[in-house]
Order: sequence, then C-alpha cells, then structure tokens
Amino acid sequence: MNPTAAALDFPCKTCDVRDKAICSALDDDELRQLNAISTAVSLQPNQTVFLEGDKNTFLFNVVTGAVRLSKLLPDGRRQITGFLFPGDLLGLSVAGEYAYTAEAIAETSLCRFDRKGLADIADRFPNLEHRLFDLASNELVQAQEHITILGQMSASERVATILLRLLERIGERNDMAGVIDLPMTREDIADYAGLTIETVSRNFSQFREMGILSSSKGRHIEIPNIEALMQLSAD
Amino acid sequence: MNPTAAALDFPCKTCDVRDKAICSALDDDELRQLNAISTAVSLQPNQTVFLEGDKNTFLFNVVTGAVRLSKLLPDGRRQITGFLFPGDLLGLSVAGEYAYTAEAIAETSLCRFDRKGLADIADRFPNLEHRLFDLASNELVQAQEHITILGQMSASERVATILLRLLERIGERNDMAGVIDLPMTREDIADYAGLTIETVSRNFSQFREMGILSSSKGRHIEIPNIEALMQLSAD
DNA sequence: CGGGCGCTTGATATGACTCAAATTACGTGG
DNA sequence: CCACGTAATTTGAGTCATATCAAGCGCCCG
Repeated sequence: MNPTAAALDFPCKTCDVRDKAICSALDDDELRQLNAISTAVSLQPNQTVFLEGDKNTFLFNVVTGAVRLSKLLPDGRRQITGFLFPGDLLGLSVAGEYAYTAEAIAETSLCRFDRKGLADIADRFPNLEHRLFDLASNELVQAQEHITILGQMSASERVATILLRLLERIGERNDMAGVIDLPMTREDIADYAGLTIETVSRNFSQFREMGILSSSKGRHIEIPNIEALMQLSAD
Repeated sequence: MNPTAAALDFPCKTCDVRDKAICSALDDDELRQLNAISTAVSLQPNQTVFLEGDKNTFLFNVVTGAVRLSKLLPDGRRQITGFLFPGDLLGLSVAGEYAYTAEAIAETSLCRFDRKGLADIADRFPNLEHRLFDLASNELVQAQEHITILGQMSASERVATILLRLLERIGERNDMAGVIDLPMTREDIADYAGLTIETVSRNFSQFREMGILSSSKGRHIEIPNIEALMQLSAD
C-alpha cells in the first residue's frame, strides 16, 4: 500500500498473502531466497494453470482470485475436487505428474515456484518443508470432509454445507448474517457437490422460499440467519 | 526371517515394511534414531487406534493387518475415508487433533512414533521430512480419486472401482485373473462407497451373475477376468 | 446343536436425474 | 444507451436408480 525502500527490496514483502501459505513459515532472509525462484502469473477466467497428467514442474500460491481443481472420467464426467482462494497452495502431486487439472475461475494471480529450486531451499530450511507438510495435511483433512459430504449427505445438506464453507472462506460475516459473492457457476458447484445443475438450483430456490437465503439472485448470496443454514447442513 | 547379529541390532532392520512408508527414506543410522522413538502396537479387530478429536500425539506406520479411517456425522451416519494396509502412514492431522477415527479391521500391528520426537529428527534429516511430505501428497491424491468415485460414479461403477483398487493393494494377481480376501465387511465397503449394504451386496451378486466374479461367496473374491471388471469401472 | 451376525434377496418408496422449455443476466456492437 | 445474442439459471414433468423396509439364509463360534 505504502511502499518503503525496504519493502521495495523484493516483491514478496508486500504480497497480500505474505503471512499465509508457503511464505508464512519464513523470515525475511528465507523469503528473499524463495523470491529468487518465484514468478508472478496472471490468468483470465477459465484459463488453465496446468492439466492432469502434466509434468509437475511447479508449485503455486494463489495470491488473488479463485481456482478450481478437477478430474475427468474418460467419458467426460467431471468432478471438482476443490476450490482454491488466496493463500492456498496449488500443485501437490505424486510420481512427477499433477493428478488433477487446475483452472482459474475468476481473474487470478498466482505465485509460481520452481519445484526443484524449492526442494533445494527446503533442504536448508526445515521450516519450509514443515510448512509444506502442514499444508498438505490440511488439504488432506479438507478432502476427507469433502468425501463425507459426497458419501453421506442429501442434496440439500450438501448445498447448505458447501455454502457455509464458502462463507467462511470468501464471504463476509456480520453477526448472524452473511454475504457471499460466488466466483463459480452453478455447474461448478454441481460438479463439486456431485449433483446436477438443476438440483443445485432447485435447492437454492427452496432455501430462498424457506427464508434461509434472502431473495438473492444468481451468484450474489445473502444469508440472513447463518444458524438456520447450519441446521440444514448436518454437521 | 533369518536374523543375524547385525539385524538384531535394532528391530526396524528386519521389519516387513522397512522399505516402505516413513522408513524407506532412511539409511541405517537415521533408522536407528527413528527406532529410538518408536513403539510396536498390537490391535485386535475393531479396536480403536485413536478417535476423531483426540490430541494427535503420535504418527503410525501400519506393519501388518488393516485399518479403517472414518468420520461420523452428528446423527450417526458414518463415512469411511480410507482403508490402510501394511506400509501406509496413519495419523496425519491439523490443528493438533486427529480429524478422523482409526480402527483396526483385522488383527493389526502398528509402529507408533512420537510426533514431537519425529519432528526433532526431521529437522536434522531433510530426507525424512521430504518423505512425510510425499506420503501426505500421495494420500491427498488418493483422497481426490475417492472424491471422484463418490461424486460421479454409479453404484456398480463404485463397486467395480473399489474392488480393483483393493486387488492392487491386497489381492493376488495372476495374468488375467485375481483373488482378494477382503478384511472388511459389506457395511465397511458400503460406508466407504457411500452406498447401503444392500446395494453393495446386490452389485456383488450381479457381478457374479455376469461372470465378472466367479461364484465367490462372502469375503473371498475371485475375479476370472480383470479386464471385464475394468470395463465396468468407468476409469 | 443353537444363537447371532453377516450377507443376500425381494417389494416398495422416494430423492435426484433427465429431458424440455422459459426466464434472467451478461457482454458486445451498433 | 439500447438491442441483440448467448450463456447461465430457474422451473416443470416424468423416469429411474438407489434407499428403505422386511424376510430369509448360511456360516461361524460357543
């Protein structure tokens, strides 16, 4: 916002996600080295970050915007395995290949790290490797919650639960009420929830009729009573 | 099998999973230090390793047997998020608590590591921390495949896919044919697949009628033609 | 030999999907 | 700024896959 000479030193220092994601584990010296192997990347909506099966050369931090992760079945069915927002880590993989496709949902900026260079730095700074392990563990926990949503919940419970998680992550909360401006389409939500577009839409409509959502249209969501939504969410 | 004086040095050296899981990253010297903070644990079927919400004091390696990971919804619905077998890592978590319950399915032996001690060792050996990161990444990839199964596949596709994964992990494969002796009940499979016991059972029966499974009963599964099962699995 | 648990099978109910169409929001060019 | 065309969302009617409810079977263990 108000760059000083010190801040201009290297760009990470004024980064919005400086205290999140990978970078939060590091002191200024470490950050300077990380900065040396990082590149800023800008993406428009629906642009691809990488494809499932690509060689995993890079790790990314989401700085602004939103990203969707997805896997395709051979016949074209798509499962969205996650939505990522500022501060999230992107690009975990095994066996040298990304296991999913990553695409920008909105206008998005990423910080890109060379994987090899990152490994070199990590060898010198246990903090960094620790942080990567924590981030991976965290993603695993989220994935298991997603599994539980898909395996056990009804359509309305899924929609309610997903709205609550999006509220926490990208919404504004005021006491009992909340607002979310969704960056993703109903189709994205459907493919995340394991439902059809129609079922998602019908549940939004029903929530409106019930007064759980105030008559918000499209991607602007207003939640007058968060408690009521939580009661529908089954956990 | 045939212990020498050197092997008797410390127990890890003759461990069945010496070259898997955490231990595979380590040389003898590192392994010796790891050994110092590890304890063997034996469990009978249905005994609890830890509960969701417990303080995450330990990490475990599965040495023999099988473990199921599960999460409960407040009303009692259960989602099994994974089955673990020899070599698998157990106990990843965030925020100091296990995010799921772990229970032995069969007679099981585990190797238990003090988390704090492990962190100390990891600070000195980047190899180990690297390995933990890889294992966590690997579990994340598996979780995402599970998400795709639950979100997109029909009941028969789920059952076929799950059988194929179990075949890879704990089955015997001979050319086209395969055999699996399942350690888990139909209920476990149902809770893993996001289906009911009845639906899982009906699909087993249908696969038998179709000749995809040879008339195997109960938990002994014979697959005369693995290709045919793969065609039903949708990926 | 008996009891119980796990598994299978059958009949019916229902929640979500499919197919179809109308409505609304959005970006573009006039 | 408005008109148009397209994409996104909503709504409706009917179907189907899987859940639910209900028995019956078989196998293991005491």
